[in-house]
Amino acid sequence: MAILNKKTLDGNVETLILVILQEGPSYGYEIIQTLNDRAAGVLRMGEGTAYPVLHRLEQRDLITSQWTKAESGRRRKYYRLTPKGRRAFAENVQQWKALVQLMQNLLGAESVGLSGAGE
Amino acid sequence: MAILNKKTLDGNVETLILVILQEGPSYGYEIIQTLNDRAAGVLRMGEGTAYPVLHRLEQRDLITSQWTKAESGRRRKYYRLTPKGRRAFAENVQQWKALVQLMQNLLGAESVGLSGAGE
DNA sequence: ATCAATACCTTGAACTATAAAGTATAGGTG
DNA sequence: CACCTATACTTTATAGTTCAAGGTATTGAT
Repeated sequence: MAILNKKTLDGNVETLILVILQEGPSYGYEIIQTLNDRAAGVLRMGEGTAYPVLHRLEQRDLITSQWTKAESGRRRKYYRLTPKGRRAFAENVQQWKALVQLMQNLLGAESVGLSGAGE
Repeated sequence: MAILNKKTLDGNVETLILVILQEGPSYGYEIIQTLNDRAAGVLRMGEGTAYPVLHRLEQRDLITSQWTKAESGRRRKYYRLTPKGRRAFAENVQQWKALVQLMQNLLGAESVGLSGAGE
């Protein structure tokens, strides 16, 4: 299975992160682990990608942060969705669904071989 | 229905254009019309978006161009897929499918309301 | 003559992803 | 102790994208 390249992912990292936070508070390192874990090979998001997005989201008041100290002794910056963030997430999902519909319309029209693998 | 914003579209314009060309040769202006037409409101691609993409695709040898003169008298630059372009298109579709799968895994896990409309 | 539609092109601004490198701590191993 | 790995956060620099805006030129209708 192909690994998602930058261009394919472009514009979706924010939504990906919001998905995780929508399930409950978490911190950067864990978010990355969770995403890469659930993506099962198709995604390998680095820290240089995730952290700037988190900072952007906080600046736009979609999430808030709070430093905590774990039992392990390490400091973690926990993020959680704001109501505004929840609305933004819902809108992102709407956008995503519209895109899927559009692509389905375009790709489905032709026998593009949606069943068989290419490569 | 929401109109696709820049961020959502990011990285998919190339695939969109390849879809049209994969169905047969066409020229810039027509490609734009066709896409906006088939998108039925969710997409309004401008010329400033499409033409640079076409030039990029040609530089990468995914498409070739040929000036023609239409019966209307107007000059048109017809583009057609190269074998390399056909492979790239197939790969783009693979990437797209992987992304859809990933998003489905992440979004489907929670009751995000994938059936009901939000807005 | 004027205007809309066709048909192409380019520039500049704004935003994105990502590799790379840097800081700091915890917990192990030799 | 010295060393390494994993955890955890940050920033910078680079390359790539979309897209509004403006520009050129032709056809055909009003």
